[in-house]
Parts: sequence; C-alpha cells; structure tokens
Amino acid sequence: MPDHAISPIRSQDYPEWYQQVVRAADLAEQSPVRGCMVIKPHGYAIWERMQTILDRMFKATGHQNAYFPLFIPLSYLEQEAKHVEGFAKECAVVTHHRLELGPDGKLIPTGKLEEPLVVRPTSETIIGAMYAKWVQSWRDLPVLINQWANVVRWEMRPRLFLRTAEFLWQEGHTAHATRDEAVEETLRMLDVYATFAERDLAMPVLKGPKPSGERFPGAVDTFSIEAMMQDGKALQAGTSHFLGQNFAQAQGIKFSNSSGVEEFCWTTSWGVSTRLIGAVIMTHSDDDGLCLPPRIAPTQVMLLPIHRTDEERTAVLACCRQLEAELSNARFGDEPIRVRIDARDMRGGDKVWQHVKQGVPLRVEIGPRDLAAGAVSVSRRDRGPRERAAMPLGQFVAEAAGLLDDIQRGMFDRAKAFRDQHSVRLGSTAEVVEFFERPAEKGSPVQGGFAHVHVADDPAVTAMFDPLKVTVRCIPLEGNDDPGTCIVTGRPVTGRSVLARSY
RNA sequence: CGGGGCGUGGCGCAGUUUGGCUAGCGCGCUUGACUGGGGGUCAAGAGGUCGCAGGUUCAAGUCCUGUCGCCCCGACCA
Repeated sequence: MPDHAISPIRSQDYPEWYQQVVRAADLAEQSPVRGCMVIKPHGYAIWERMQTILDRMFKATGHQNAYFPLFIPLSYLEQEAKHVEGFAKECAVVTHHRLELGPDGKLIPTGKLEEPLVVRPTSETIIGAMYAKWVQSWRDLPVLINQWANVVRWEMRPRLFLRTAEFLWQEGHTAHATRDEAVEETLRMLDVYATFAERDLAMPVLKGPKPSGERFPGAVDTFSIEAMMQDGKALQAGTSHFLGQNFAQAQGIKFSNSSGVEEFCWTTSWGVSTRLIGAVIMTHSDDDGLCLPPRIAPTQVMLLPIHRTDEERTAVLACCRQLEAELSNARFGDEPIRVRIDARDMRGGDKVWQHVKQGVPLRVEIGPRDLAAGAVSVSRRDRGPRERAAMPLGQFVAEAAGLLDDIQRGMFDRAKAFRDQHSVRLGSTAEVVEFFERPAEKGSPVQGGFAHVHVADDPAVTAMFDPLKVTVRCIPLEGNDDPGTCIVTGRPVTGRSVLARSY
C-alpha cells in the first residue's frame, strides 16, 4: 500500500488532493445538475454541527430566525444602484410558471411571468422590503433576524464546498436606529464568526475591513475573517457588512424617532456558508485525509470491536456498549461526548482506514486482549494512523474529554504556527513580488502566504499586484497599530494590510 | 464566456489515428474457503452498448455535426 491514504499528496497537487479528501471522506459529490453538489450525510452532519453552534451564538446575541422567499422580483434587485452593478450577472432567473406537454412528449415552459423572478443570490432586497413594512417607530428597533437558507449564484467555475452554484448559508439582517448601533452590530457578528472559527473550527483568522474594491455591492463597509489554507492562499471564511442607510433609503425602511422626526434605518447583513467545510478541510487535513476538530466532529469517539468467535463478539460488544454509555455521560465542550460503535461486518483494516479518512478524532479498538487486560487501544487522528496506545478502560473514560480538548488545541496551535510561519512583513513592492513569485520549497504546497504591507486603499495598489494574482484581503483590526507610508502611492496609512492570493 | 484537455461497468484506465466477429484490464462489489488487532490470501461470480442527439456506412466506442457535462488556464467570484 502507498504511504498515504490520499493520492496525490498535498505537495504534489494541492487542488487534486482537496478533491480526493472530499471524496475519501464521503462528504459530497457532483450532482447531475450543473455546478450543484450533493452534500452527503457525513458532510451534512458537519454542517449541522456548525449550524447548531452558530445558531446558539446568534440567539445568545439576541437574534431570532425567520424565513423569507426563495424568489425575488427582478425590480427589487434594481432598487439599490451599487447592488444592481454587483449582482447584474450570475443569477438564475425564473420566467415561466407552467409546463405543458408538447406533441413530441417533451415538456414546454408556458405561462410567461409578467415580472421575472430571480432565485435569491442574497436576500437584502426582499428582507428589506418586509422591514420597510414592519418598522414604523423607534420602538420597533432594532430588528435582529437571521435566516438559514440556500442561495444561488451562477458561478462559472464551481468547486465542491468552495464555490458552487447553489449553497447553504445563514444570512443575518438587522436594522437599527443609529449608525453607532449598526456599526457595533457589524463588529459584534464579525467577532462571533472569529470566535466560532478559532474556538470550534480550530482555524485562526484575521478579521478586518476589506478595501473598497472588495466590498459587498451596496455596503458602506465590508469586514471579513480571512484564514490561511495549507497552500498559503487566503480563504474568506465569513463576512459582516455595514450597509449604512443605502438599502434603507432605496427601500424606504424608515422610523419616527423619539422626537417624532422621520429617519432612515441603519442596516447590516452578515453570513457564513458551507464554504466553511472547505475551509476546515484545507486548514487541517493531511495526506491521510480529513482531520476534524473534535468540536465539530459528528462522531468524536469511534469504538471498533475486534473479535473472531461468537463468544468473543458477545463479550466485546457488551463492553463497547457499556463504554458507549459511560462516554455519553461524560461531557466535552458543554455537550455529551458523541460516540458510536462501528460493528459492521467488514475487514478491520478497511474499517480503520475509513475512519482515518473521515477524520474521526479518536478511534478506540476493543478486542479480547483488551478485555482480558481491562484496557482499550486508543488512536488519535492527529497522530500517525498506525499509532496506538493501550490505556486502562476507566482511565480512558475519565480522560476522553481531555484528549479531545488536547486534539482541538493542538489543531489550532498547528494551524496558527503554520500561518505565522508563512506570514511576513514587507517594505517594498520588489519584496512583495519576490515573496509571491518565489517557487514553493520542495515537499511543500505553499507558494507565498500572507504579506503584511503598508498600502493605501487605491486602484493603483490593486493594479500593481494584479499580475501576481495577489489582492488585499483585509486590514487586520488587531495588532496593527503600525502606521507607515504606502509602498505604491507613498501616502500615509494607519496600519498594514494583508496581501495574499485567495480562493 | 475565451483557450486547452477529457467523457468507455461504482472508481481508474486501454481500445478511437488505419470503422468489422460475444468491448478489455486493474481496483472495488457479491459468494465460498482459508484467515484474523491484517488497507489479508485464494477461488468462483455479477456488473458496461462506450455522455446525449442526429448523421455517414453493409457495419460506429472508433468518422461527421450538434449538444450537455467535467478538469486546467483566463475573465468572473457580492
């Protein structure tokens, strides 16, 4: 057998490695529908974990869930001028509402709609239209609503989880009485995303505003969290937009303030998507496949019974069930430990490797020898696939949560160290060119990384780095009290921006 | 949408240049035996009409036209 479960390995062909990891872990696959993927049970279970945690965080910050239509009248998208520019293309449009049987047995669309309906690429306009009706008084504010939904963006080059024509996400939409309150909300949700990414996904992120060229169409300010993938590229993992009064003015979201004077609301929107699954894959997985942070792993401990005879099977399974019960009573991250017994009748080696490739944090083998010794054999996903440590059964139960915590921390630390190792501070355009053009070192998929550089928010900067396919990802909010002069325009800037290639 | 490549059992491929009998191979799958903390061994099976549509021909996986989809590069990516 090859040295690694995944072929090619990361350093050979990173994009192909990614696809093979997705496949080996049985997360998703292409559907017969152009650009649309099928999220398979294991992939969906990961999304459900993300939903559960995020939903709890949204509720804790005062938000409620609601649901708005999939279809948006074409005229709604025309309301906000900048929004129109950004969304004019890449939308799916419904023009008919009926199918009739043609003479050749084919179905023909008929019943042309008076106004075409656009399948939502995002919901600012339809939600804003409702907010305009709901908000009348300052007493109606703030409106704090989140929607879990699917959206469609007719992307030309889809990639599983990273960019598909249809994807799942959540979109929060809020309306406030004051600018400060809306800005505060924008940053609060950015923090929620950053906390979720770092604590639950074990994925270090930089958070900060995007340059004007990368803003959401119609936004006054767009903030993002940016993570570094194992090939050194940046992935925008979440965005939070301060929309100012742009949408409120376009859609008439108005209220009477406490002095009886009519004012426009200040609105925000923020979202993360199933793209986060792609982010987790590219942050943590190795040449043996998926590696899941315990907090989002659908199964944290997989029990693997080993037996030959029926008597052994009975005894081993009984032990597994008891262990399952005891572990389920233990807690990790405020929840019962998620444990499963894999009692399928198949070859042991295949079974073990399947769980390696699926990223299960802890594998526990229990056989007659362990039974006799009152022990279990424990393997960690963050160690070599063949490593096993014997441990007294009682000790394992007591320490399981600690082991999961250790894996979770270790994954974050490793990802952070990787990002730091591939982050540099540069002081000239020549240095930037050299950094991004330097070929990858042997055995590494990394070309470039994050360059922290003084640049102004200016088209000249964009043009300068365009040939390198490098863009300004964001201007980090934290640890960035470092004024200087733009290396392209010579203008003074208050801090460094992060330059990187991105997904 | 522009340039390039590709579509043959579940997966990976050969066959297409020079059309010709029942379309092959590896892996996987099923069954049995041997095994048994091993991505095991051996044997016997099942499974495809060659992306789709049309055309040329006595004959098409193989030639022609169209179309759909996938991959890479570019543009796009809220």
